[in-house]
Amino acid sequence: MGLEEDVKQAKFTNEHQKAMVNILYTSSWLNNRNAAYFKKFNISPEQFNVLRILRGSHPAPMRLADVAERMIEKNSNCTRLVEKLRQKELVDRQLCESNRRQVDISITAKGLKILSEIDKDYDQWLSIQKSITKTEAIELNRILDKLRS
Amino acid sequence: MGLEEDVKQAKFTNEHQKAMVNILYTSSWLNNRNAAYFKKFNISPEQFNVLRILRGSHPAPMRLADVAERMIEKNSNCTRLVEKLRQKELVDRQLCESNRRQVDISITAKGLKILSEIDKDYDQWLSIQKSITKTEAIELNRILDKLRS
DNA sequence: ATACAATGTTTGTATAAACAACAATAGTAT
DNA sequence: ATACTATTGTTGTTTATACAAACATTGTAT
Repeated sequence: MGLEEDVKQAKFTNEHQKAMVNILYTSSWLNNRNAAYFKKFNISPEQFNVLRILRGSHPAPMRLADVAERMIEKNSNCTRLVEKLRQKELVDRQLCESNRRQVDISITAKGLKILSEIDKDYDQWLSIQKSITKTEAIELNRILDKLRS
Repeated sequence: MGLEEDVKQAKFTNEHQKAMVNILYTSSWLNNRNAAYFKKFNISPEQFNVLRILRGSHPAPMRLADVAERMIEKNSNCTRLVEKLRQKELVDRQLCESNRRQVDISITAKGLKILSEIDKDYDQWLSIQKSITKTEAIELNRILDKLRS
């Protein structure tokens, strides 16, 4: 009775329709929770995601286009998002000498520090950890991957 | 290998983390597809959702607050979204006589017509229908509901 | 009646997303 | 060299979202 209650709907016409609404609704729910959590660090969920992406490459910098490719929200504006992070001194922008079209982005020590602070309690905080089993997480990933294929 | 490819990431630290990113990513993917589909009708995905909500109540009108309660994006501004629909003459706004604080919203004939046009090929269009089985849809719904509980 | 709290909706403002057009550099073919 | 095309990022503009404050109306307690 979960989703029906959350969107106050008695019934869905079929399970596929319900699944679509369920994904969209759960995503919005998750995003709102994440936004509330990250607020004390003064970053947005996608900014957190970009910082993690850059940490994955650290100490090597990444091109802006490569960052964009790994983002969750493919249509969001990577230039401006990275600029926000730069203003907070969480990332560094460097014009590339060998190819002057490209801009190299890397995470700063300050950026790494924020991530490690978040790491400390983020996993525990994330309700998803407690609410579903590992087996269910695996099954969820399998179905979502299949859905998009 | 689905999500790892989509966000160009080699591995996730654990299945729960991956599941979270997977939900967010799949939702964004779905939303972009829906937005592209609804574009020819000049409405957004959440506007479509609100029209369906109002059709569910039709011919009885709904209070603005009741519409907001059923929306997927709980934080979005219902007043302004409904106003957009009113400008397109897809819904009707009526000040309630018995309780002059409240505004009654109902779907118009034009709104119903658009929905029926969408109905015609939306189900067929929705990739989710073809890509996962009914059993998988049911399992997906179960896990997502559990996740939020 | 009067004041106070609750309900239902709107509005202001700051921030972000969507989409397209633009600009600069690099690579390639003639 | 010149023109053409592809690559890589930026900027402008419109629209949507997030959050809080405001507003009008109704209900309730004294």
